[in-house]
Amino acid sequence: MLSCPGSASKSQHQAVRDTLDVISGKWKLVILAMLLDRPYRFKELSRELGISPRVLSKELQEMEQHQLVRRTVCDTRPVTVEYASSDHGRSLLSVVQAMSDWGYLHHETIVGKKRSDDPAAKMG
Amino acid sequence: MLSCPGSASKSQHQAVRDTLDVISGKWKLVILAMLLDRPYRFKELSRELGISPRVLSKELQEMEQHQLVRRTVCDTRPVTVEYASSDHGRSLLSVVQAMSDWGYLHHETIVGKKRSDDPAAKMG
DNA sequence: CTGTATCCCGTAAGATACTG
DNA sequence: CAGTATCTTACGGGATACAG
Repeated sequence: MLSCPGSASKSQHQAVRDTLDVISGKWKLVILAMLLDRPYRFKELSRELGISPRVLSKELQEMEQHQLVRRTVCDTRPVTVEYASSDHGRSLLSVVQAMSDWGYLHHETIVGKKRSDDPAAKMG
Repeated sequence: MLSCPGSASKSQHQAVRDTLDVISGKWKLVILAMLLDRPYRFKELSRELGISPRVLSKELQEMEQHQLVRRTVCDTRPVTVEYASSDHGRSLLSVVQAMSDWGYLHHETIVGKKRSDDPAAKMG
């Protein structure tokens, strides 16, 4: 899986593309990040993320197709539906984790750079 | 950074969103995956990925803005330009790696599932 | 070769209203 | 509450021709 410089890249960037196809869009990974924490109901996700029902529905359906989430109808009144991460969805944890970590790092890096670059940071 | 269930999620999904903003689109991560292997010239990337100059240019500019790549004009004739990953870009390695790994896994999982589902897989 | 300018299209995604 | 229908807009992204 390694060593030979340049040879792994071909299939590697293909694998990256495959993954990107599955988690495309602004929302899927964010939704998954939440479901990795605990199950959520439709409305909960909608409110928590500020995402319209139409879009949320579509995202969840695509994620179901790709077997990232499981949809469970609860026999309550009125009926509620619970979405939870599947095992396959959990296998994306490393990706979510990496992206979440990097999100923080990026923030730090950019803010840090700005501070030491910005003359105004010298106060005054 | 952990333990308390449900409390980390709020900022975590925000971090994921931040990252998604930076690496949005079909191409940035794929380009970066290549540059993590070695530097490439504009045309090389264009050909290797089958991406039109207009789009490639835009992607690279955005990546420069976010300090993921460095652009170097080579004093050749005719002039060539080399794109390389920056340190900050390299900090995305874990993300690229995770996504590349998952790309393979997803393939296996889907194909595997299909096999054990498929009655024909019982073969004779 | 490295880009930019133009043109064009599909779709991602938001707002809102409505149904079961 | 869960989700769909409809409408609308913005933008991603492809093709091509052209410029430096």
